[in-house]
Amino acid sequence: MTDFDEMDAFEGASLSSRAMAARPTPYLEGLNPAQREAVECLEGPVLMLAGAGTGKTKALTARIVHLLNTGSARTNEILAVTFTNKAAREMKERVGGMLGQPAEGMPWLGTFHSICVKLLRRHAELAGLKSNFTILDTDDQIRLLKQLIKAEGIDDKRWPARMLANIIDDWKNRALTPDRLPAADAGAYNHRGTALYAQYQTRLKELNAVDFGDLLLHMVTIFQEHSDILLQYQRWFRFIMVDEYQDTNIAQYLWLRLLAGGHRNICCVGDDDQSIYGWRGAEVGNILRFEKDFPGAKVVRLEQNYRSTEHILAAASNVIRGNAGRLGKELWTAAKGGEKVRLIGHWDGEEEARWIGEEIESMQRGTRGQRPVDLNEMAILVRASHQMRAFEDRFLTIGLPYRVIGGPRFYERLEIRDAMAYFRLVVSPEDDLAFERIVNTPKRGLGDKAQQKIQLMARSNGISLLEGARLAVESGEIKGKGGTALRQFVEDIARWGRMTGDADISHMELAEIILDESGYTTMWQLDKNPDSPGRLENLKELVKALENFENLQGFLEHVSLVMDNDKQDAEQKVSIMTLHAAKGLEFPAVFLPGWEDGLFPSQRSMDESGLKGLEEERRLAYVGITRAEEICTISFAGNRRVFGQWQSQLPSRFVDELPEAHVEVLTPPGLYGGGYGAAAPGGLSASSGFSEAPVKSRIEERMAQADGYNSPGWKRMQARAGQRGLSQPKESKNTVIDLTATSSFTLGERVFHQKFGYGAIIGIEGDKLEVDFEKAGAKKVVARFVSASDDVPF
DNA sequence: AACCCAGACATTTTT
DNA sequence: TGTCTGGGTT
Repeated sequence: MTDFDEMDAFEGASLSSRAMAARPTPYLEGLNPAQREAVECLEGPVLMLAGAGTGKTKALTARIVHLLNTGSARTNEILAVTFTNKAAREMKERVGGMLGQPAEGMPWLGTFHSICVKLLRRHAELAGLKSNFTILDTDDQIRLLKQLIKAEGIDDKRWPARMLANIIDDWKNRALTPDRLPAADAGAYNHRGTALYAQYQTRLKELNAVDFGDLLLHMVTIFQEHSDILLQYQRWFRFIMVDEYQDTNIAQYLWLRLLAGGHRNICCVGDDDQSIYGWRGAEVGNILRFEKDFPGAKVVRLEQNYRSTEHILAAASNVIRGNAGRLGKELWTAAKGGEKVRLIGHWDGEEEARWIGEEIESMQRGTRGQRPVDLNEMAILVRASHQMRAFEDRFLTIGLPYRVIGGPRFYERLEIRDAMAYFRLVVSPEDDLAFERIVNTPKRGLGDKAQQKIQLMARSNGISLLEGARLAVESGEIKGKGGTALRQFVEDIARWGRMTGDADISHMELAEIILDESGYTTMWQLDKNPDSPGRLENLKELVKALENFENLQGFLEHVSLVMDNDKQDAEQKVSIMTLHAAKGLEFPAVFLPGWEDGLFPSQRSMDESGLKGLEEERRLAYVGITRAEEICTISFAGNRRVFGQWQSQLPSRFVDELPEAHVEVLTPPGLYGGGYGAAAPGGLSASSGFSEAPVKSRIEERMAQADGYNSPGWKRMQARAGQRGLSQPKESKNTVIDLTATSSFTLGERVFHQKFGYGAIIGIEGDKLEVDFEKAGAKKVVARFVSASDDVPF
């Protein structure tokens, strides 16, 4: 078949193309027809719609190799953009592997940001910068904005710097320079946003610095204003490839469109159903609009999934179906069978954590009759990081090894940023932000007063803060203890600066000297906080990371963009992470806890972005489910402590969107006084449910519709699970529920709730009651979680 | 300059 | 309920 296709292609082809096509193409073997189509279509715009687990990276890398192999492009003529360093690294490795060559031959394969840094250093002067500009991170950005806000006399209590930073980021994501802001944005930040943005940009130029957003924005501006330069790159980058296109923001989109403007050889890969970064400026619209932006584009859908069971795919598909305006894809798998998606409701968040812990242990042992699953093969994916705590607490007490993925990045840690500020100041003495950060760290007895003197000295003489400090000491402006320390500091910086040119001292040695002699290491050694040893460890790691660079300068240029800390440890551990962090990963067994309305979908998301927000949450659900290969377990709790207050929770609307035929409802162990293995054979099915109250059912259905629920089936099934539990001896102490009372509650009746205590019923809506609790006030609760007050189970 | 306490607050975070 | 921040105190 393959041979025939190739022979066929030879007919009428030129000699040269025949000769090229005759080169071996092993990378095409093992591609399915859709993948192959996307790989072989080299010219013109291509949109590769790659669903979860459909071999996207494989196709993408094969396409690069194919470009090279057919002689269509040389390695340095291909622009391949990703969002993360990890993705870039992976792709480099795979391309290198396929070519059987070192991967370094792809100089323009990298993240949007790292590629833009490279370009911007070449053309820095066009943005009013020097080519050795520094890249500020969020922390620097905020500190800078705070200064500006203070200078404007704005109350940063009411108008926090953080807020302004977000507004400016948003503008930059939309490729808006201060002079191009639309009138509609004039009211931002109490009508001062526009002016402050302009000031901020001016200040950045003075500091010879850019923030993350500037990297893209400056390049877009340069391309727009200098057609000669744009043309040069349009010719140079003969083929463009983009990963995760659904996550591009407007600036990135414009950047790509400008670069692809000539030849239109652009291949964008993405999945509109996995767009989960809208809140960060990503525009799903970019991918939805692709065919309009690039008329005649070839659209290839990768829909064959190699990751998950049919049940898992069916569940994911059914959930995502609730979103409007999709490009449309349906995942399928050739593999049949497997376990259904498992659904379970719990009394509260702690029980949920307890159950998942036990479940993990029994899966690990293979007690459930399936193959034993390694801890490394299991993950818990939560909506918000605060949900992790319950699991960490639980796993610590039962001694279950876990790792938390995500969290603060290595280079965002205080001690790393301090150390880097020292390096920065040594390498570039005019780096005022670095100076401010460390001039009194460790404590040198320089308070606000002294620092203001330095500022004044620097400003009035038009010199850097470091020079200003020198002057302030020499002129006797700053005296005493602080003065002596400051003199030492200024001299040290200069001395270390000279050492950068010393061939006898490696940059790693120099780094150690700086950290030791400045007293920075000592500061942490003397600190008796329990986390100080860890910080010292991190500093050691930082010095070790210098190995990979030629000098301090080279390190600093890249560190803010490429330092990630996924230090892979060999131990077997369960992974805990957010759904966002899980994108792109896969695990044989996945737990998705906390599927409760308000938590997931997040209330805030819905409040702030309405239907758009809800749809993004739904995509998040889709991402979560499709991470699972074999076993996917979704759970929710009826009660949860939120900010220290007990709250009664309703199952997520996404639970109702799961397809019944592909889901098995488990029963909480507490309700049976044993493991879920005691559940009735065949489980509990919706069709068998709720025979006792048809009238109530109809009411419930109406209520549900008014609430925007598609089908109340799942909640009924849950209710039944509780009901069955009741028929068992009341031996479990915290999950005794008087469900028989559900339909018999009356207005005004006194009831008891495990977490809220006593209260009177002030409203009844189907299985939901509104109760005015004596202690906790008025709450809506599910009827099965309260009992008549004279029936308190203690 | 270091410490302490009250009050605000509390998603997701590729670079 | 815990964490962080900023203002006030020593």
